[in-house]
Amino acid sequence: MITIKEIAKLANVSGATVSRVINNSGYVSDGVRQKVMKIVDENKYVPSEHAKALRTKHSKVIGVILPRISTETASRIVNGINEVLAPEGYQIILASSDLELRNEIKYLKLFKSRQVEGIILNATNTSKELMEEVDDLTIPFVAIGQELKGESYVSYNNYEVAKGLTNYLIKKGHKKIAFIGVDEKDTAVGYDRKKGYLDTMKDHSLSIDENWIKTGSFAMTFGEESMESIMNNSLTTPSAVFAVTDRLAIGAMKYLKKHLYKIPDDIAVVGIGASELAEFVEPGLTTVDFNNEKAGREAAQLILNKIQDKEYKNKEIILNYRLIERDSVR
Amino acid sequence: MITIKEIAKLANVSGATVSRVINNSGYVSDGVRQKVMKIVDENKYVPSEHAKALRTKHSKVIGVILPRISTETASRIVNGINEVLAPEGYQIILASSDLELRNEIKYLKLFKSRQVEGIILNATNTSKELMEEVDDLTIPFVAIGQELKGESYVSYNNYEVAKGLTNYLIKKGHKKIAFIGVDEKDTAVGYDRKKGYLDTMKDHSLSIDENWIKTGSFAMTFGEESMESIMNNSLTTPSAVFAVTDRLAIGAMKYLKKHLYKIPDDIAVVGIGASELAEFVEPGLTTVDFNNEKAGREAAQLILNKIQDKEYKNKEIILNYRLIERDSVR
DNA sequence: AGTTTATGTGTAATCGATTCCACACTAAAA
DNA sequence: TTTTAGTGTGGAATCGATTACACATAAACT
Repeated sequence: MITIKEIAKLANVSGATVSRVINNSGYVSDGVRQKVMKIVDENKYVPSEHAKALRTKHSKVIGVILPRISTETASRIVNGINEVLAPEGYQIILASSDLELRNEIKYLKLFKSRQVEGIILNATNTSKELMEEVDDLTIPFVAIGQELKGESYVSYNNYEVAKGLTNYLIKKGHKKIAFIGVDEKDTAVGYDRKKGYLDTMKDHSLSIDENWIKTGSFAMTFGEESMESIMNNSLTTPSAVFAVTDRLAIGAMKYLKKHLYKIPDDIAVVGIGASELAEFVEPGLTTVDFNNEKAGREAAQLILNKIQDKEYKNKEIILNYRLIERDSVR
Repeated sequence: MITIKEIAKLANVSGATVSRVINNSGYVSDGVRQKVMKIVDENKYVPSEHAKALRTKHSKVIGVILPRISTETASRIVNGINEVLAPEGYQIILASSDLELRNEIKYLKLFKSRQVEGIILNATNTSKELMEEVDDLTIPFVAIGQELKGESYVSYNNYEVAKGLTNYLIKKGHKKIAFIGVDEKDTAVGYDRKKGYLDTMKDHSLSIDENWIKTGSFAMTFGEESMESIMNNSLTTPSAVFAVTDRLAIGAMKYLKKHLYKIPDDIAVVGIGASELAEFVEPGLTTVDFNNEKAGREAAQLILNKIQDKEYKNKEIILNYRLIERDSVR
């Protein structure tokens, strides 16, 4: 790897001058500039980002922590982030927390040591440990997907969406609505969505069979198992199921179809997320679109603002949503 | 950001000693070790990776260049890469080439300047410009998805798969087989798969209507448009379509279903890639699984080998494939 | 006893850039 | 003619770690 010093020697100038040439800063005569450029090109010199970052504190890197790498939501978010960061010359360094709190914290620390200029966390919880770690971060930080009070975040109106979707089912004539959710430690997806469902049922004085409510993992198979359990163990079988994600909903549909229930006639299904699968599964799944790309873009923009303006105050962005009506509800 | 020097001062020792403590290297007495650790913890000191990398040349970062971030293939590959890299303490820095050669080259250079320890390129072509750039890279390099001769790569047996799939259709009684492909600059997906189809048709002395062959983009809409054009402009309508990716195949199915053709009775469809969509679309799409995760894992392992052993010779890995028979062919 | 050997710690050089400062020169303004 | 301002360049400090080397002390051998 050729260094600035060697380039300087080859061009018979000082390192300072070479630096001025490649950064287009300060005064450099045209002759010298040309000569240096030539040598830079000939030797395919590229300055060391580490040396640069050490000196300037600008690494042009943003750390992104995801719960899992290989999910539709994650890749949409990263895509959105990249869309605004790439044109600004920033790069993304990835980490996957595998849904473990201690990994979220571990990578927060690691990113700090890498001197990333900003951190975007696709959070899965709002635990105290996490908040503490985030609070004494001096690097610009933005969370996606959870409302981390006191920090900047981009999230969705999970409670309202759940209410809306439940209301939608009720308006369609359903009274017996089952629920497939996830662990409530995930405040946004687990707790808020469940509360939206519960509150709405209560608002309409609709009773809930205790076997109608399942909470577990994000796996499609969990949707399937839950549906099975609901159909087999409930005192009265529900006429609709509200699943907290599309995958869960599709898992439920899988079970229902296998056992020859007619969707939406025997039982209606709704999900959340507007995954591509939801569009192609049969019948098409009624769901709500959260626009994950936009969440990524907004988060990236927030980070950028914070980097450029150290005084930039925390901002909370709640993205709106869009109901996509298809054929899994009638 | 607290530095090693400040920790040293607080602990009344030299920076060298602090370094020894945090790296567990050299001799340090127990008392001093304890004292330093305490101060490190209290001040939440994390060493600067830039300073470290500048000195040691080890950044513990691998650069990954993808054609697009938000595709199922890409995220599976990244996932595979991460699976083997993360336990080794490596992180992934991402770049998206947006299918543009000049971006592939741009990021190759950028990664060089970032002193990443290795580069994995999910290539979209085998052009001379790219090869040249790759050839004079001194950093460990592995390509995924294209056979970059002279370099290490992990790829799929595209030609054989295309032959196999075409043969499969023929064996099922099809003689009139249309083809939806992509630009042949993409050697692996564009050229090789098309050649496999063409050669097999020839082997069986089956003639091809010139309107049966379409090549264009990877977009699902292109599959749809192609199918439309095939059905409307061919002299004799085909009884089967071989699409070079699942998305293209599903696009074709979309058109067919909209126009009430029966799949597989009126027309059979096959794709490649084993996307999740292919499983849930109706009828289920017959396709072949390339195991992208494994490709990612293998590539990461190759990079690791190259990093650990500078003499490690280039290796070419061709992953095998698995036919998944579903209901889009009878 | 004298001599190794193991243990413990500090000094200073180093990695490869950026940038402040000093200095030199030229040209225009006073 | 002297000032002043604008150009152009180099020297050297600096960023924050690691590590070779020197040196000191204590323990273990002859």
